Amino acid sequence: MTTRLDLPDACLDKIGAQMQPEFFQALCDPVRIALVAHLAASARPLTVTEASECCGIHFSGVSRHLGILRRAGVVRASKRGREVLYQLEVDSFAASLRGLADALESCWASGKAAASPHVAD
Amino acid sequence: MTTRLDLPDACLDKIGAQMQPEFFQALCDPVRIALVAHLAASARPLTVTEASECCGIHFSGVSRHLGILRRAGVVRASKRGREVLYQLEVDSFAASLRGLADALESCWASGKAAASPHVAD
DNA sequence: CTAATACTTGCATGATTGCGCATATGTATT
DNA sequence: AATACATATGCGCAATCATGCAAGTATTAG
Repeated sequence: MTTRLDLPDACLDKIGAQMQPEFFQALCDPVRIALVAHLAASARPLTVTEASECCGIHFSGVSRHLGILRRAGVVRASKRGREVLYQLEVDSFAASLRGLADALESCWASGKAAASPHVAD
Repeated sequence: MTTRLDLPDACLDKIGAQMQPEFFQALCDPVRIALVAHLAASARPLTVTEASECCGIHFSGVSRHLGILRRAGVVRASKRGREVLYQLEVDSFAASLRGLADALESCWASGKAAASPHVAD
């Protein structure tokens, strides 16, 4: 913890590193949220076809959604024969969420401290 | 419609409670992410005009974005005269992020335990 | 009172996105 | 070899969204 004055720029960098638009954009669709929930609740990796059964849309769309989640680092894909197994990247996903929470609180705390070290007004 | 897998619904409920589409949809726009970052880095609540200066878009658009964030519970608005001060709901925001991380890991762990009583991770 | 400031919102438009279908690629089966 | 299966992707369409402008609301100043 730095006791000297922290400029907002440092906070912006810290938060910006945790708030990549690609990450949140991958989670802004209800179908993708449902997919993430199901992958998290599933004991085993799911194929595209299996994942499609719980979303109510065509499997081609599910394939796209899973691709978006994969490129965002939310899920991992592994081929098994002609199937593709998708599983949640739980560790990195949870770490990203907690890292953002930490960054937000850290910046918030430093901002408050800088605003009133010894209140003048 | 939603064919149920042999999974505990508790996990889906738990995750579903933490992954409200409204929450992530509020964060899927780069401008809103920048606003959140700026609000977090700011020591003080920001007016719409102040927030507009760091986003490169018209203040009417910023007003809309802040409204979306407010309705999603990410920021709080308070009137001061003819200005509206926006500040980040840091506590609930961070709690949501950590709550989701906990729910994901909890479901993941229970799924793993159900799948293989002899954990082989 | 009128005028100015700060913000919100209705509207039109351009851009993005999700969707299903058809097709392509790769794999397994016969 | 051919055929069936699982997934990915190009295409077109419809719906959603972000943006700027203009008009409206609310508060303050004169």
